Amino acid sequence: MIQITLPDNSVREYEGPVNGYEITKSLSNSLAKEVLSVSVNGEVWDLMRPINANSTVKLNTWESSEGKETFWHSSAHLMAEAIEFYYPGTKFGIGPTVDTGFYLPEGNVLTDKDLQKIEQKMLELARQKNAIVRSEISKAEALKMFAEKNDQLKLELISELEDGTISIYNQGNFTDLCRGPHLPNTEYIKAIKLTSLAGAYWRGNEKNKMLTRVYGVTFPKQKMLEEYLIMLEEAKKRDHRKIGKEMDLFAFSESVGQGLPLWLPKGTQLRLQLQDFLQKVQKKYGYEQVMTPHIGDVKLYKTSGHYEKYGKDSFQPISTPVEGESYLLKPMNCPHHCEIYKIRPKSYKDLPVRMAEFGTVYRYEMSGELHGLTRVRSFTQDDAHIFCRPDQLKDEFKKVIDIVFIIFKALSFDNWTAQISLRDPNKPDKYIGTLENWEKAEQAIIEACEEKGLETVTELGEAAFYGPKLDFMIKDALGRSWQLGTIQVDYNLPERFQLEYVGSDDQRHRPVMIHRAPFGSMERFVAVLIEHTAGKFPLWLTPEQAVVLPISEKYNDYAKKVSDFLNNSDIRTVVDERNEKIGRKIRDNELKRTPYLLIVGENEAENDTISVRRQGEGDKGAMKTSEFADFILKEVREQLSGL
RNA sequence: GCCACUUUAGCUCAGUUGGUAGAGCAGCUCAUUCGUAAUGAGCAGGUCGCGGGUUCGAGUCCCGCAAUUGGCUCCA
Repeated sequence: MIQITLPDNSVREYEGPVNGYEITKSLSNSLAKEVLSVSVNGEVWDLMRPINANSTVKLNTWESSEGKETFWHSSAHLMAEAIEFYYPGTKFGIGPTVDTGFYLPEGNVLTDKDLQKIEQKMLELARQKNAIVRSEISKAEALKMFAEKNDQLKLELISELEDGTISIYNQGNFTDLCRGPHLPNTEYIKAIKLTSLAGAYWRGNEKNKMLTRVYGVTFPKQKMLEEYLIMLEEAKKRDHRKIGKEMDLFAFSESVGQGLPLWLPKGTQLRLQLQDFLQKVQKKYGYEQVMTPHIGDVKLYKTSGHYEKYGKDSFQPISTPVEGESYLLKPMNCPHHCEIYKIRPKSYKDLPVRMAEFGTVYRYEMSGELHGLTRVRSFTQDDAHIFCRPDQLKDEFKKVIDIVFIIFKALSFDNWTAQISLRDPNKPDKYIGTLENWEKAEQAIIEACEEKGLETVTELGEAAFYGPKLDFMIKDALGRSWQLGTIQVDYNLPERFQLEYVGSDDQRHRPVMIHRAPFGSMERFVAVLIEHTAGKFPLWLTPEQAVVLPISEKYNDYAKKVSDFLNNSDIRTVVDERNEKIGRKIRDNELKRTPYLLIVGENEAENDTISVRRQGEGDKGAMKTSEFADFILKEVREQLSGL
């Protein structure tokens, strides 16, 4: 007996052996069109593959990740077939899913114009309804087959496989090595959009040759493609680079340099507001603010170990008129903070010391890596270092997690994920510090997260070179994940800087250090905030909270009076003094995303009132200026209440 | 850094097979002084990313460089 779980989670039984296609066909014709593959005892199989009795079977449709993967995998083969039609002899790498992707070898470089051509060919091939047929051959046969094609990429893959049978798939004139699973035939693929071309290192290794990768998406229905394209358009509208330009928040200048952001007045206002907010939270949690220079003696970074990583092949050290003297633009704030710690001897009663700084750091990122505000060469970390006794570590770590959540709550970030990044045990030379300390640090993070009930994923090999960390990620408008907040445990720097405190036993002990930046960096945080809110920031953050719109120039004086009053009440207000009709002023200021539009004319000037309009919501009626001020201050207070 | 695309007025973009540049918006001036999403008219604005080359002639073709964008690798 075969037990079958339908897409709606109902369960049926079926006599075997039989294949997935026959099962769905017998259930209903409409279902037969929707099921793309089957999961047999947890393994995804082709529909046509015979299933033995005593199996549990799940039917995979487009709605399931297994079904989608099958669909896109076959799409990748279809694309390969189309590419081979135009470029015979093309060697294909692997076609990972998520979106469909393919590699081409060097020398066979495609251009955007090819994409349309290939897309058309794919549709044509799909309509031929070619069956996608699995067959199994021995490893020796497979090696022979791809040696004949002189396909080094595939030979490399095959030689790494275990002996035994190897599956290959054929559709139309195209045959390729593949584990599967695949759709029964190409007809399922109804809508195709090849989106972009990119270079990609073979097997993701920089040392290997660069192949061409084609990105695209396919769908079982034309309408789904249309919806997808609309979604992409919408996402583009939220892009922080576009909104940053529109709202005059930040800019770049070729003359200043790549990856060096210029914060415009409104962007600066926004950033200062965020900094002020975090400072207040940190004060409550016992942090003290410090300030340190943007450069430091190279020796400092040799002590810390940062010179090896950041000094040598990034921004070159700055030389001075004095022979042998050189300074480094600081890539991190920690060494400076360690030196502050050392200024005066510490007692166990002094700990924890929590030292915070909005510290601007410089890192020479590779040019191709730069991206808007999310990846730049000069950025300001909302940095702090906590120096504590080992027995305080876990507690301090948990308090930092609390701060991260205060921030996420204040900005209603609810789509975060948390990742514990540990060292890669197989690459000990990538990290500095003793194994014992690494283990202690990793344990502290894991336990703190457990005790906080935090849902996390754990990644090996993602740790910083000096210690393990807990990272918080947020997705941007286009679904790309960015790392924001980070909390790192470090036994290593205290060792290198020989940090000490005197314990109650009158002995010298080594403190533990926590590096933490809940925003990550001001640049990246603002970028993600822009995409998260589409530029409609919470009122407390908005650079211009209200704009006064005089009906005509006759009321500019009164408008000024209103704006002065509001500014004196700590409400950031400007006046739109242009000689334009009121409809025009409303439109322009709505588009600028100003939260409150205050219209003043004859009525308002006489009664000392303003006519209030909330962005996106329309007319809210008239009120006294002082009433409005109270109303706004209350709204801001509420947004920040409980924080 | 590597692969591919792109780069024309402050912004968004046109510019045919090579014959020395256009629009809308923004800006400025004038008129208008207006009641809840675009008042009208006029003016000005460009080393066509930068540097070479081919040509009688290059925004357009070729080469180099730079920056942007999408990826790879790397990372806050």
